[in-house]
Parts: sequence; structure tokens; C-alpha cells
Amino acid sequence: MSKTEENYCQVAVKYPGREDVLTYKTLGERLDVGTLVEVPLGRRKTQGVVAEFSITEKEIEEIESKYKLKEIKEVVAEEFHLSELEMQLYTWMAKYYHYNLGMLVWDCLPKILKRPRDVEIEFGQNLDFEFELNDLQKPIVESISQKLNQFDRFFVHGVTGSGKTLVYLNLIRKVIQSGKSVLFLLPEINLTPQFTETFKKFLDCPILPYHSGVTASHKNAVWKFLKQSERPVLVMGVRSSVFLPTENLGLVIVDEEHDGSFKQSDRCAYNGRDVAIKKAQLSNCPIVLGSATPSLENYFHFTRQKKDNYFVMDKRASGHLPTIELLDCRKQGDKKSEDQLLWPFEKEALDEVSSALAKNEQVLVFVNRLGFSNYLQCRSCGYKFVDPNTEVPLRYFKHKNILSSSHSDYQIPAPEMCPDCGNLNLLQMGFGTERLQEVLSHYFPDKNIQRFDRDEITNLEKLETRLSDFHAGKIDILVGTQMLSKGHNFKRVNLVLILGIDSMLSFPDFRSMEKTHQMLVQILGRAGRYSDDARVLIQTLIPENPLFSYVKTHSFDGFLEFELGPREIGGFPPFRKMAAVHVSGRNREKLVNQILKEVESLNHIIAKNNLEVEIWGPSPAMIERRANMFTWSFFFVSKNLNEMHYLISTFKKFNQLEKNYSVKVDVDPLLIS
DNA sequence: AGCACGCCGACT
DNA sequence: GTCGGCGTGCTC
Repeated sequence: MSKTEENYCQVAVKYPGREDVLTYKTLGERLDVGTLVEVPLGRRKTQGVVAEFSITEKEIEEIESKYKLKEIKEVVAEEFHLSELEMQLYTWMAKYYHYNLGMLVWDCLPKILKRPRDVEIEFGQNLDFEFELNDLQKPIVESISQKLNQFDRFFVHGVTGSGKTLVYLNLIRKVIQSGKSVLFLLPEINLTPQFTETFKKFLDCPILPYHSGVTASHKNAVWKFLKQSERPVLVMGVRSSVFLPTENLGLVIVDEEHDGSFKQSDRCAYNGRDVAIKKAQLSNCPIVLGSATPSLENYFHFTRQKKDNYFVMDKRASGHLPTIELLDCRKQGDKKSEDQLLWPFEKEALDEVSSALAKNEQVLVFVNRLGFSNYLQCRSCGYKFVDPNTEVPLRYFKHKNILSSSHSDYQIPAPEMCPDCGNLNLLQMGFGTERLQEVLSHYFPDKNIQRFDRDEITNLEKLETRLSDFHAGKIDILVGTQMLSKGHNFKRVNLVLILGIDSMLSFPDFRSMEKTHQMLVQILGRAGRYSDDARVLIQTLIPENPLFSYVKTHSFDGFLEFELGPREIGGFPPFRKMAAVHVSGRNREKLVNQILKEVESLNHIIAKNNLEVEIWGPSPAMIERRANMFTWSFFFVSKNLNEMHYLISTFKKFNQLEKNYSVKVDVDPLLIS
């Protein structure tokens, strides 16, 4: 009997083997590529997806000499049968991110529910409304509208408050009217109900929100709806919604393109934004990336290679950009002792807050840290309280009266004394939102001061209440983390205080400047949306950092051009591509030895084949030990993407690491160190 | 990743 | 005695 597609098929199986596909016997008839199946594997069964039949009779015989080929058990989840486009996207991802195809597919699909419930799909209200586009918005909508029929990429760089949403809405409306669907990706934090409401009002199509707040049942229903329905829809979702089977795509939008939450950190380390670009390309439709603070990668790409597709909106639709002032915290010598009580605030900063409150205004205070203090240390012997699993310092939460780890769920009651020497004097080092709230409460005892951070705002309801309390004027000062820095507009805020920015700048990562800049610019966006005399005060110990001069003049491009300098010198992205490899194991010494050997042999391959790839490291991971597992990393860095991928593949296939070491590959990592 | 096998310690 | 801890080996 000839070994044909009728009798054999290749399946991408959900297990982390080194082979991409395994060969099985069929149930007697040919199975389409993209069919979801259950297959026997070893002594158990697992899921898989039928891949392209790309194997010769000879190869099958070879495999049959080694294994007794098993039969596919059954076809499962027929309603989710992958289309050609889905298969192409997953296959590309598996190659690009060096991740097992079968595991990827089954990670991305919604949970198959035993008892799927009918869920109502919401429709837009299609209110009649003529959008008045301003002089900056109009040409952008017109240019992109002319190129809606093919793949192309566009960038909208609009300052906070410039009205990007209106540009999106116009484009979406046009595409929906032409009978095609739109995929709109954005970070989780922006998917508040009010935001989707705007879109619901003015569109005549089903509107499908897709984020962590959507139930499994609803996700399932959305998936099935898209598989069955021919009509155009608008999907508004977080990174995982790129996998929704939107077959008739006419436009993809990725808002807040720079946002780190598009990158998945566990399992397949994909970036939703970049997968969205690929999806647009496969769907032959345009993609619009938008941000007030473009990622350096995209800024570089668009300004150098796609200038005509790079649109800038540098004016606010209403209000003005705030004035920025730096408060130098170094002049401490002549401090009066009463000023010490204000720490970490500068006296000047609090004076400004006083006068703002006197004018019946509200004030925002930002700090990038939760809790009361960053860690506790014994004044007498220097003992530091750390998470025994990771050695990471424990943060002190005064209200809950605990010390807790930000990297595991380890926590202990706040100690009274040093466990080493019994000293009662424990220094509270550093500060977070709780401390700022306390100092402000002492200084302004008759004012209402509340926090806005992950600690306080644990669900959507609390978020809504706190925001509406602030809008209603019940709160005078709101102390928040980045949570507060995005998307909100406050009418009575003309003063914003920023503390703790220095610790962000000293974070050991080549992107720390870029990230800090992005955060500052987002925060500046909260001030002066409705006035022309808003001010932002930044407390810092390093006012001479060039970053601040660009922030003060609202020179986004200036900063990005400046930042390109050190990136080019250091050989970092966007000048070169990177991929991280993290190896973990129980025994530290063995691990280090093995990884050193591995890097050595990779360097050998590079030299022998004259590859344009460098390897950095190995070095211990930022958190080297978690429980009893040690992790070390190394990095591939290269101008030549193909050669880098070739080397990663070689490493994955032929590495000599023993079985009990786990290997994680992270292409285009967001965090290195 | 699962799942079974197999070899050690401590409990009804 | 045997229950169960987790090291290790295999999967078309």
C-alpha cells in the first residue's frame, strides 16, 4: 500500500518535543490541514492539529522502523477547525518565537467548554453623527482611507489629547461600511466600559470586547460567532484577541503600540503587536499603530523607512501641554529639621499643593511604587528582610502590617525587631504610595487624600467608584502609580507631582530611559486637558539627566533621536535584533557549567560558519534563584535576522543540555538584565 | 508537559 | 510491610 495522505498524516502535537510534527495513521480518510484532533502519545492522549503533509514514502518507512505508528483517536472541537489563515499565523509564530506549534495552538484557542452557553452578542447603536475632524486629523484619515485595500503599515504619533480616537473611529466606520471587519488591540487597562461605549454608539455592527473580564463562556461564544458569521464586526481586545478567527479583516489597529503588556511573558513569548502586523499582512489589509509615546523600534522604522506613513499630531484638540519644573532634591544641607518630617516631599512641592488646593483645584501625585517603604533594614547590624525564595527585598505595607514579596506570594507579619540582633530600630527605606498618602494626610489634615494603585483598586467597581469620587470633587489629592497615568481626563487638575523617578532611571535595563520617558509623557498627559496653565513638578536627584530637557520642551522626537545614540553604540535594538535564552536547573554549579559549555559550542558554530551573530553572557538572571531553581541567561544579538533564527533553531535542536534543564527562548525580549 | 516506573524514607 | 516523596526516561 502506498503511504499517502489518505493513510497517514502529520500532527503538531501539544507536547514540548524537539520535533515539530509527529506522524500518525489516519482513520481512513484524508484530514484537512487545521483539523483539531486527539492523538495517543506514549501512555496517554493529548491534543494536536493536523499540519501540512510534507513527508515522503521513504521517510514514513524510516519512522515506521523506529516506531509503531499509532492512529489518530478522533477529530475534536470541529467548530474551531483552523482556517488556512489561522494555520499560517500560528505556523509563522511557532517559527519566529521558536515555540512548539501544537502547544501554541492549544494555548491560544479558547477553553473547550463542556456546556457552552448561549451568550448575547452586542451590537453598535449606529447613532448618526458627523465627526468634525480638525486640521491634523483630517489628512490622516484621508491618506489612510485611500490605501485600505492592501497590506501597509501606518503610524499615528499623537500627543496625549490630540484625538487619536476620532481618527480610529472614522477609519473603523469606513471599513465596516465596506463590509469588512476591524481588529482593534489595546492594553488591558484601556478597556474600561466607557471607552468601548464610545465605539458602540457610532457603529453599525457587532462589537466584541475581549479581555480578562470576559467570561470563558463569552469568549467561546465570540469565537463561534466569528467562525459562523459573515458580517463585519469590530473586535476590541487585548493581545490574545489577535487569535480570534476574524476572516474578513479590513483593518487592524494597535493603540498604545509601545505598551509592554502586548508582550506575553509566560509560555510563548509573543508580542501581540507584532503578531497583529503579521496578521494584517496575511489578511492583506492595512495596520495602524498608534501612540503618544512610540516605541523606539517603531519610531526608527517609520521615520527612516516609511516616512510617508508616519503621521504626527502634535497639538491637543483642547487645552495645553503643561509646564514642567524640576525640583532638585540634593540641596539638603541647609534643611530645617521640620522639613525632615515632610520626607520624601520637598517643601516647595507641598507649598505648591497648598496653593492649588486653596484655588479649589485637585492634585495628582505619582510614584512608581506600592506600599509604605521598599524594604526594612536593621539600623544596628544592617540585616535586610528578604524573600527567602528569591532574595528579593520585602516591601513594607503599613496598612496591612505585613512585609511581602513582589515576586512570589511570600509574606510575613511586619516585624518589631531585628531577628539577628534583636535591635528595635528598623529603618524604613524608600517610599511608595502609602507613605506619600500618610505624609500628605499629616500635612493637609482636613483634606481627603486617597490612593489609586493595584493595592487599593482591585476590581473594576473600585476603579469606577474612586474615579467618580475624584471627578465629583470628593477627593482632593489622588496618589497613584502608573495605573493612573493612562487615559484619564481630569477637569480640575492643574498640578501634578512626580516622585521616585530616579529609581526607574537606574533600573538595569537598556530600555530604562525609554520606559521612564514614556511614563513621564503619559503622566504629563493627565495635566491641563482643560486649561492653559497646568504645571508638573518632578522631584529628582539627577536634574542634569538629558531626559528631562526633552521632557521640559515636550520634544518627543528630540528624546527618541537622542536615545538612538547609545543604542547604536551599544549594539542594541533597534539597530540589532535580540533573543534571550533562559536556562533553569536545580544545581547551580552544574547549570553554570553546562550553560558555559553550550555558549562555547554556539560560539564555535558562529566562527565556523562565519555568522553575523554575537552571544552575550551567560549571566545570572535578574532573580537568579526561585525556590530551588536557578536561572541563567544568554543573549543572541544580530543584525541578521535569518542567521539569528538559524542559530536559535540549531540550539533548540542540538543543544547538549541534560533533560532536567528547562530552556526558554524569548525573541525580542522586553526585559533583559 | 504528562505520565509511569523505580528506588528510598517513615507511618497506619 | 506499603504509602508516597521526586529523579529519570519516553512519547509518532
